[in-house]
Parts: sequence; C-alpha cells; structure tokens
Amino acid sequence: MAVARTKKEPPRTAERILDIAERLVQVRGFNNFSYADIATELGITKASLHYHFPGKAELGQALIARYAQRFSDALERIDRDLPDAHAKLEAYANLYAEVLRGKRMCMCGILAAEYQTLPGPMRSAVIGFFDENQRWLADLLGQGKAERTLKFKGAPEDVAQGILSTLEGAMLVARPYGDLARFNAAAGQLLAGLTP
Amino acid sequence: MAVARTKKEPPRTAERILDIAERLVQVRGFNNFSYADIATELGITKASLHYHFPGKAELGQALIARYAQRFSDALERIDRDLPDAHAKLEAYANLYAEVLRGKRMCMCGILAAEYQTLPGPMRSAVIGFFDENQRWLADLLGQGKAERTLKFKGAPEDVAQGILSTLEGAMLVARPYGDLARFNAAAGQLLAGLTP
DNA sequence: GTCTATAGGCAGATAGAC
DNA sequence: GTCTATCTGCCTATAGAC
Repeated sequence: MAVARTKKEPPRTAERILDIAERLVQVRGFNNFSYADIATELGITKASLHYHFPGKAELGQALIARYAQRFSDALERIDRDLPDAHAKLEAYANLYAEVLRGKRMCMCGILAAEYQTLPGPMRSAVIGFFDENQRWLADLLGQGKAERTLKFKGAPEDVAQGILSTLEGAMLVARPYGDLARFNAAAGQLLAGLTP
Repeated sequence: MAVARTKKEPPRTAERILDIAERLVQVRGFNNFSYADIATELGITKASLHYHFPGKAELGQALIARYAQRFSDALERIDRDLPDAHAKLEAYANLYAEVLRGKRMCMCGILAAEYQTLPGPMRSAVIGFFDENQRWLADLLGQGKAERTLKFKGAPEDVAQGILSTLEGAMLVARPYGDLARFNAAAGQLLAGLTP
C-alpha cells in the first residue's frame, strides 16, 4: 500500500513546470517558447527540467493530458450543477470566455494551428480533445432537443462540430484585438441561433 | 516613362520566394519555417534571400500584403460576378474551402494563433485583413437583408464577425482531421442559419 | 533533484567576391 | 543577383558532480 505523506511537502516542481509551460503554450504556441523560458521563470536551470520531462515532446503530451483532464472535469461539473441543456451550453461557452479573459487561446486550438509541426503523440491528443468535446456537445444537443431548451436542424454531431468550430474561431479572431466583447458577440449569436 | 520589357524574362525570384514562403506559413506557421527551407526548395542560398527580403519580418509583411491583395481581388470578383447576397456568401465560404482543400490554413488565421510572437507591422496587417473581411461581410449582410436573400438578427457588424470567426474556426478544427467534410458541415450550418 | 559544463545543430543575418 | 564564408545567438539535450 501507498505510504501516506500528509506531513511532507509534496514536490510540486513538475506541476509548477506545467503551470508555466501551459501559459506559454496558450499565449505563444508550443514551438515559440523554450526550456530556457520556463527555467528562468521557475528559478532553476534548463538541465533540471529534463529530469522532470525528458524532452519537449513529453512535456507537450503532459500539458495536453492535464489540460484535457481539467476540461473534462469542468464538463462533469456543468452536467452535475446545471438544470437544463441551454444553461449548460451557456456555461460551456463561458469556459472559453474565461480562457480568453486570461489573454490565452484554447490550448488545443493553438496546437491545431501548429498541428503539422507537432510530434505524433501530441497530434493524437489534440484530436482526442476535440472528439471528446464534440461528443459531449452532441449529447447535450440531444438532451436539449428532448427537453425543448435547445433547437437545431440536422445531426447533433454536425451541430456539435459547428459549435466547437465557432467558439475556437471566435477565440482565435478575438484575441489579437484583445477584445472580449468580440468573442461574446460571436458566442451570443451562436446561442441565440440555438434558443427556441 | 517606364521602359517596356516585353522581351526580357522578368526576374520572378521574389515572387517565387513568396510562393514558397506562403505555403510554408499556411502549413507550418510563420515561426516554423526558415530561410533554409525556402533556399533549399528554390535552389539558391540563404544569403540570396536576404537580397530580396532583408529580414524575416519584411518577408512576413510582404506575404500578408500579397495575400490580402489577392483576397481583396477575389471579393471584388464575387461582387462583380454573382447576382445576390446569398450567392456571394456561398462563394465567400468557398474561398475558405479551397484554401483548406490545399491542406492549408487561412494565412491570417494561422498568424492570429501566433499573434503574440509577431513583429508589430505584421500584427497590424493581420488586424487589417480581418477588418476588411468584416467590412465586406457587413455590407453583404446589409444587401442581403434589403433584397431578402439573407436573414439575421442584430447588427450586421456583429453577424459579420460571427461569420468570419466561424469560418476561421472551422478551418482550424477541420485541418487536423484532414477532412473537408468537417469544414463543409460547419459552413453549411452557418449558411442555413442565414437563409430565409 | 538540482547543479555546471558542454555538445551539436540550426536560426537569422552580414561581408565581400564574382 | 547570387555566391562562399562566417558570425552570433539560441535551441534541445546529455554527462557527470553534488
């Protein structure tokens, strides 16, 4: 059995590396930050980073895995806490707005732009993120149709894909303007089109 | 007056550099290709490239300028050749689909993802591209409402922004899947929502 | 776990010959 | 216009001491 270590300070270095790298990816892109950037900010040397993550590819995989897990948790909370599909969809759009408020792009959105330069495992993880979001949205649309809080034409899978695309695109375009209102206009329009 | 040089082969090197760099940007992003990549493909040395474009920043500006000009020309042709706003909007969406068919991202879309790492003049040019597109779309929406070939709620500027965001996002998400149908689903849904 | 030191490569860029 | 040669700097990554 595992040893309890409630009294020991857990070595959070790996987490702190991920925190810094996460922000750097979401602001600059995966190829546009270096181990040196992380090391400087964290106050350790580049060499030490390789102890925690052997190479940048492994760091990248860990970044997406953690990001996807957190996103997944957020979707679970939305499902648990909110009453109807319309409210859930609003909360979903708000997840994106919060990321943009931090002047960041969705991690997988920015990685999608760099897709052709990513190592294979990172590519799969990006696709996996989109797939899970689309699946969740498709289920949500089905629920919304049944309870009449959402209306749409066509297959839920296609509409789900349209929602994901629109929100990613709204972030992408709004961020250069540094204008959250620009995102909200696109998101609001999307919501309006799905409201009965 | 300018000397006619119909008999001379014009030195198209600068154009060929732009052609190669344009593809590299749209596939990999501005920070993920090098002068060496262009030089190898063109069969000249890196040093020669600096004769035509002193630095990568200048090359980048020239790339956006040419891209924006071509896009502008395409919009003019659409305005000239097509009868109504609905047909024009379809043609506009098709411009994006054609880019994606070439396995490329919209140049300014991919530059938007890298925005924080771009030199100032390139940033302004990206914004300018989005602004012009949005202006054109807003005019189109006004026309469509007047002639009853398009329907929408809210300000044309906001809807225009939503259209631009959706198409950029659809490209961004569809490209990793290498699936044009994925783009068409999102674009079709967008068009359907604007059709009376 | 973190350090120093360093390897080996590629980036953008320049000088000057032709 | 294009070349050779070279510079400087940054990148990821590794070896080995502490």
